[in-house]
Amino acid sequence: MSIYDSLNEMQKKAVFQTEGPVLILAGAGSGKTRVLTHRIAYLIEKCDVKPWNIMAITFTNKAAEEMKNRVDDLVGLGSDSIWVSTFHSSCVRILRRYADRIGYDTNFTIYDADDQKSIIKDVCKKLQIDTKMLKERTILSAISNAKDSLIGPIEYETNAFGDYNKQRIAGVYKEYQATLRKNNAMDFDDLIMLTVELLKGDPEVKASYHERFRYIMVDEYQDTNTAQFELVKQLASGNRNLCVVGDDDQSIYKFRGANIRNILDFEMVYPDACVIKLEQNYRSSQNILDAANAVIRNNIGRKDKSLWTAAGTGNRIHFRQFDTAYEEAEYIAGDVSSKYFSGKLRYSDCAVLYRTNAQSRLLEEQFIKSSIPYNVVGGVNFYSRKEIKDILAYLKTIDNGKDDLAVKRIINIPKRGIGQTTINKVQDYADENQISFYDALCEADQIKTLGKAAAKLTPFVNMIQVFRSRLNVYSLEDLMQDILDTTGYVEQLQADSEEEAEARIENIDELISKVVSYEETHDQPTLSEFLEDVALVADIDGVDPTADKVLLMTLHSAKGLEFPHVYLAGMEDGVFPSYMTIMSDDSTEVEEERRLAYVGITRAKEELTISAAKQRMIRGETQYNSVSRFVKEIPQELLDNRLPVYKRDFADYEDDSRERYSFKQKPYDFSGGSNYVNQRGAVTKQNYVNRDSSIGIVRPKAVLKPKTTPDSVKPFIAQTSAVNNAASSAVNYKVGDRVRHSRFGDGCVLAMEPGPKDTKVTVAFDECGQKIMYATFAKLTKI
DNA sequence: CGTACTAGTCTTTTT
DNA sequence: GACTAGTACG
Repeated sequence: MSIYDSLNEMQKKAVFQTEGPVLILAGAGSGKTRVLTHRIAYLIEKCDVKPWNIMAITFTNKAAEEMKNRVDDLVGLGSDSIWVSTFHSSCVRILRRYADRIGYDTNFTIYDADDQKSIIKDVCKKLQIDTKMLKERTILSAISNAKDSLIGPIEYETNAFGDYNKQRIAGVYKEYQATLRKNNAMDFDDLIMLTVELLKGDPEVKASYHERFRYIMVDEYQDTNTAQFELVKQLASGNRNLCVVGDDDQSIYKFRGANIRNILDFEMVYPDACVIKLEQNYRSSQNILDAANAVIRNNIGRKDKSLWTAAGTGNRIHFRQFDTAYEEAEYIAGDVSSKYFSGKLRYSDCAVLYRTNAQSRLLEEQFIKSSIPYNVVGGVNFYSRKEIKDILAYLKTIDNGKDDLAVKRIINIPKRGIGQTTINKVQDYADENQISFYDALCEADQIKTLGKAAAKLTPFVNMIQVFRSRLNVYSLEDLMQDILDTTGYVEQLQADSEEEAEARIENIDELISKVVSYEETHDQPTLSEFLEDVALVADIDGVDPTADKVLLMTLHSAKGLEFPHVYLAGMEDGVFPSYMTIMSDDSTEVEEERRLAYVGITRAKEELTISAAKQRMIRGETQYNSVSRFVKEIPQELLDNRLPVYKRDFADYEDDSRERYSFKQKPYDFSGGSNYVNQRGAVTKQNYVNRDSSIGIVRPKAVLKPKTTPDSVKPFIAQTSAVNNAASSAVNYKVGDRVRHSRFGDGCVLAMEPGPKDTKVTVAFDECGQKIMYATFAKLTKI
């Protein structure tokens, strides 16, 4: 009995095919991590490959960590020396060693999105580019795309010939890159691009890595971009033992430069590649797989495959459409709660997935109300919080004096009376003398223009120097504590705002415990490495898998995970797929979202609940959406086909409501476009009945509020009455008029119905069909 | 130099 | 609706 006996035939083939290029097309839940870990074990145990000659690349630290642990379980100790890490950390590791060969110091700083934005802003100012005409965001994404495709500033400029906007972006790109180099900093994209540059330009370095990495494996290969592909190609060009694992149906990072052709064309780049398909699914019930297969079948340009399972049919997929997003959230929380208290699940069995981070808010509110423990993955990143960035900027300043951005961030935090004019004068001096901002600070007394402001700078410089000199003497934890004590940062926080301070101090404590845990887990902890760890964490990395909590996250974050109970919330056209996608003339964008839907569906092992709302507030604007086209692509017999639920009491769908309601009315409304029709007849907000006690589950009063208390209705009332007040604003159009909407474009007013809250306006838009909207929110103008 | 208020933008997804 | 950047004033 060996560890390989438990594998199926195709999996075995993938594990035993160790030599040469291998492409494993692994459908969702087909055990690809199992294959990769067993393959590593096989290489070490049976092929006498040294652990340090193996490299495995993943996208997130969490995936890397999981792979390490599972290899550990298989082969025991010795797996430590296998190089398992993410694309970005692999590159940092290489660059920390050799960056001096491409003109950087090896203690370079890594810039995050905020840092990038400030640099772009400065550069635009310098080049006198009007950011109203050419958005920073646009420039940044153009630069990022260029880097993902390995196009440097010079080449970009060449390509921009004849295109005015591109030429201006080329100018910014050039200056941006020069600034980063001056600051001894790299952005995320640089990490990959510059590593490729290093490998291509330095045969010695390349040869040393060929010697080291004899077997290379890449996970989630469908999400690699051109730069990552080139990186892998460079690393593998010595031994050609390259094994990539991926699923073209799960390629969901096109916006980040992922090139689906990397996986589709693998066999062209490596004609001798061995291709293995894994189609047996070990995760989900047949119903769930059937739904996933049916949805993804609508995409063209994919490698044909179909998942199957030996497991049973399972329950039907639950589908609910609600009047409002509020009720949707209420239902999900209620469903989780009732199943929890009837012992059907643990909280950690559940995940709620949605398209955009903003959707988490309503869900959170309901989870809090129902006292359900939950964790939100993503959203506002821990490391992008003000207080955390401040402390990190101190650390960066101490670590890399060339990082002007970090120095400028903290020079007046806490307040030292150093303002913009002083900073500008120092910067001018630095520019004149071709030195860094920090070095200019050190020579403050030389800067004539400063006058008595110079006296304020000296204590700051001295403080940083003291921190630096102590760096070798005490731990990072001591350093961080020292920074807090010396600067009086916490006191300043409290002085600024009493209420906010508490949460911010908690975050700082959290950061301190992260330093402590970093120092505990590393033999030779360094400040640079800590900052790098911090810079390269993904949202999903911070999730504690042992906590019994419901996880709330975007569909993107959910890739690679699985849960017994999955809720797909906000399944509406306009939300998922998003308006941007629907409006786009590029049909591949809808295909990308369809793949995202496929990812979402296939996360579920046992129960899948799909929900939608007719009415939803997005960016302070109420939208009316029909059920997502992706739901319509699921064969209806796979759905439980129940009525949309309008009652606030979840007892209604806990007991056998099918008897009373089933199939007497249309189960849900699939009429496209404007589907906001009040179908429920007599059932209105006023006659919700409290039948709370009718469910036979234990529900402690303190934990669960009755769903029918005026309390739970309040937010809705408050919201609508606010509308009421504003509703009196006159509109200058009438039925038959042509009107213009900021997003939907032009259309013709079909009907206007004065409602109790606000006037409902029905408009037939030329581009996007009929919509019914409230006049106050729609902001329609007559044309 | 620091603060308080206002106007504008944003949101699709992230290492 | 929420957050941010920019501006006016003390």
